[in-house]
Amino acid sequence: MAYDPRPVEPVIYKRWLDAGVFQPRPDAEPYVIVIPPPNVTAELHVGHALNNVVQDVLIRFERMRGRAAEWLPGTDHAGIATQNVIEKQLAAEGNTRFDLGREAFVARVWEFVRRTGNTILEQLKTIGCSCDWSRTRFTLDPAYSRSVREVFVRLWDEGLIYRGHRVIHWCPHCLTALSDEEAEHHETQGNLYHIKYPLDDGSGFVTVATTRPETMFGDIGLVFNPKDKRHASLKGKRVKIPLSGVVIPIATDDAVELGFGTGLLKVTPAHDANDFEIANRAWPKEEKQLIMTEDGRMEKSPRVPADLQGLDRFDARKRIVKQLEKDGLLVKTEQHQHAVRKCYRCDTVVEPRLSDQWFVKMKPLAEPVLAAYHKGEYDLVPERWRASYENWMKGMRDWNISRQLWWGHRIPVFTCANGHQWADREDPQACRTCGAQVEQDPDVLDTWFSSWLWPFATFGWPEQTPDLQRFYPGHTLVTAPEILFLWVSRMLMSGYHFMGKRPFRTVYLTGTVRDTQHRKMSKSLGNGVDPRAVVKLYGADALRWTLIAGSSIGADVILDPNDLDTTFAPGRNFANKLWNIGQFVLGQLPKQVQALEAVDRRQLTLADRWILARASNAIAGATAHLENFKLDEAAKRCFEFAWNELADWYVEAVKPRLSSSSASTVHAVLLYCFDAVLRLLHPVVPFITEELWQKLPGRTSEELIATAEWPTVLQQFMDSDADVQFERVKKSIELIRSIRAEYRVAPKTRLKATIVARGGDRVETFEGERETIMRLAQLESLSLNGIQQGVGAHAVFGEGSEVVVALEGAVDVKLECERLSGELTRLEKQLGSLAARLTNESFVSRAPQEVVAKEREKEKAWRDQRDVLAGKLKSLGCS
RNA sequence: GGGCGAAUAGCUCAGCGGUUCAGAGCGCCUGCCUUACACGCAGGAUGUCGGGGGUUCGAAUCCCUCUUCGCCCACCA
Repeated sequence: MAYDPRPVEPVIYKRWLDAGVFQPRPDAEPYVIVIPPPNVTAELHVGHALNNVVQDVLIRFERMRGRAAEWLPGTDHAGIATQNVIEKQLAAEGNTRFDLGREAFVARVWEFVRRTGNTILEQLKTIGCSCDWSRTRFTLDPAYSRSVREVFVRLWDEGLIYRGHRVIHWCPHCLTALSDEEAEHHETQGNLYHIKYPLDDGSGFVTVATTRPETMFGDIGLVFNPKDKRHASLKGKRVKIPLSGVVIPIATDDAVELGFGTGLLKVTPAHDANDFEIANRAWPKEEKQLIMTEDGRMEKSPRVPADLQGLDRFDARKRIVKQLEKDGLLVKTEQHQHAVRKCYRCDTVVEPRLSDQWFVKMKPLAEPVLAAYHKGEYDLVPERWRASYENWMKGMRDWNISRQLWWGHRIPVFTCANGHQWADREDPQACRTCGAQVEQDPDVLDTWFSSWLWPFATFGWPEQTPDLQRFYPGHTLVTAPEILFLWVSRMLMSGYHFMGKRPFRTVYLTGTVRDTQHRKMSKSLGNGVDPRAVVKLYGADALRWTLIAGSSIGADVILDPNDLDTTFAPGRNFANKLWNIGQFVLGQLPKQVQALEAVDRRQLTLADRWILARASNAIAGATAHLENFKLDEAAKRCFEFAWNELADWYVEAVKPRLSSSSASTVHAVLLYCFDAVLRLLHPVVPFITEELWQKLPGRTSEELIATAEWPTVLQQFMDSDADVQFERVKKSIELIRSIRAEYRVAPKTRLKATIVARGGDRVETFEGERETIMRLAQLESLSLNGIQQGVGAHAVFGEGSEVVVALEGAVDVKLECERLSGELTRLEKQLGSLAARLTNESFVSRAPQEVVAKEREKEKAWRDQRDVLAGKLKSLGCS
């Protein structure tokens, strides 16, 4: 019977909810993760799935270790993104937000958010996320909004917020300013136009190179580098802007690169941040005129030729180039690769625009955070992000926090008719200085100005709530590297600045989910894997397995959207295997099974001791790997234990004993091992482990694996001797199977075999497992230490102990001779290279002694083996 | 322009100084319905560990370099 997760998973999730296991234990040391709040408009995609499953693995692990596990969920109001969604809706109805007006528009967004804002949180439940839903937060909650306002006022009072008049990134589609981080670079193939500007004295032309000819009407002058001899004579001269005829001066500035273009730079101070700086140096008094409207059209300005006014900037560019060409003012057009900044929300090419915005001074916030990093107060995992993180923290510029939107936290700056201005925690009725009428700033705050407070605003700050005291600072932050700068670094800044403490100990940066061509999964490419579809097809556990076991720490996850079956088969297969191990074990166990501790240790066979040792090894390994964030290795070690050790060997070895008088010992061992591996696997595949664990003998219905204790290593079962000995048994069985397959011995044919343990070692190993070997190697009889003859296979086990497996009957002597001599040749060759190494003076003298000694031992063992082989060939009468 | 990462079996990836380190899963080949599992069992095949140098007694593993992909950062218009 195959396991079907579909009817199981929702029932299990509900059981967890009903039992309240996702809420932190009352009296325990906390372990806190705050979710990176997804946008209220978001639908679960596979990137979310990866990110949140990682968090769930960590939180479930710590919960089982007895910590008060707090995984705080919530959503982000996502100013631009959400506003865009509603504006798109309005557009479909033939309206704009301006038709509705601010209040009605905001009401409409709220209505949308109330209706669908929890979609993604509900979807997280289907993949098993064990968030503390009782503490779900939203960045526009009243309490959260108070935190945001408090932070703004404090920064204002500290003088860290100021009004800046400068060129910022402007999105002509979203109609708002953006921060540096929100305007993303995209390499673009563009053109570099070489344009003639006529000298106004009629003495000729100068040539200027630009990628954006449409900005030339905003030119305030031309500059060249003072060291540039080519243009020395131009200083103080004036040129006419083509098409408009406006006369502008020529000056010098060090910022001009000597090697680029013609060495002459047109300066457009209102539409280029760099030019703004140059203009401030060269012509500080000159007016800096905007020549484009907010939505990216050519301004109705006397500087802009009438036929271009109102044209979109890119259409204007085309028209201008055509006209210049016609007028003979276009010298040439070069292909030019350069980076264009685009709005991170709508992909529109951003227009640099001179405007007044609110800024936060970043240096005083960043410096302590960087210093704390150097002191090791928090870590980035994987560590390779160090360089770019440090670099960014050092070079960060002031943060533009005002957005010309309606959806978000309104900026609490008030200005009165007499010009008094301040930031206020409450909405004032009148100016607090002069009593005049006041007006609030119309803009809202950058979304990240609220999410940067997430680790403490969610717990009630600035109120000193019990939650805040208990759950701050948190422990692990799991997120995608894309928002390291946008979000993580700022949380660190706010955490240190307002709380005086780091917000978390470890920043775990996951990889990116990509398709087989290594392209990021995205809606527009249509190459996404829909986690909801995966859950429906294979179950949440299979999805989780592939995401966790499928890639190592911080590495990208490659999924094939065109072959879900192959992509998720490993998880599905493994779940099924676990299920069937469960079917078997549960079918065997009686209602009462004695505890492992109660078993007389003298009753334990080699196989028992071996599997218990492997269990301890798996517990130790999985625990250490989880502690080191190596989730894949933890998962794989458990997989090995469950499948390759418990199911493949122990269960098989033990089957005959289940109907014997020693069955109760086997029951105890089986139960212990199965129970342990279910617990170890629970963080990764929570549903099936819960389902099976509930059915174990002795479980009451109130007990849940989700809050069960994490297994600990049983020191008394760390048994390396059992490991070595059982490995020999395994090896001998594998050898016999191998021979059987090679000689095509029919499965039903029972062979006789002989095992010779040489050097007097450990015959009892095989004696004790005689039944097992016979059964698993399908033998009719097995003799130990018999005379070595007939045909067969042999092998040498570590430490010089040797086993010869001789198979009698059903094996062709001629074939065996060929096989043996082939083996002998191979062995001689290996021996040759080993001997060469051992006679190499530099190896013997320079390599560590243990290594040399080990090689010597090996040589001895191989020699013996060779002799045995030779003897065997002889005794068989091979030529 | 600066920085980072990746390149290992047909595919997705582990391994990151010591020949049992050349591995796993999926796929492939050959047998098997062996008292849980064909989403399975048993047995196999497959790789000059991207190219080229170097360090070392010894390199997939360290250094340099090249090639190809990817990412991050960036005020040469």
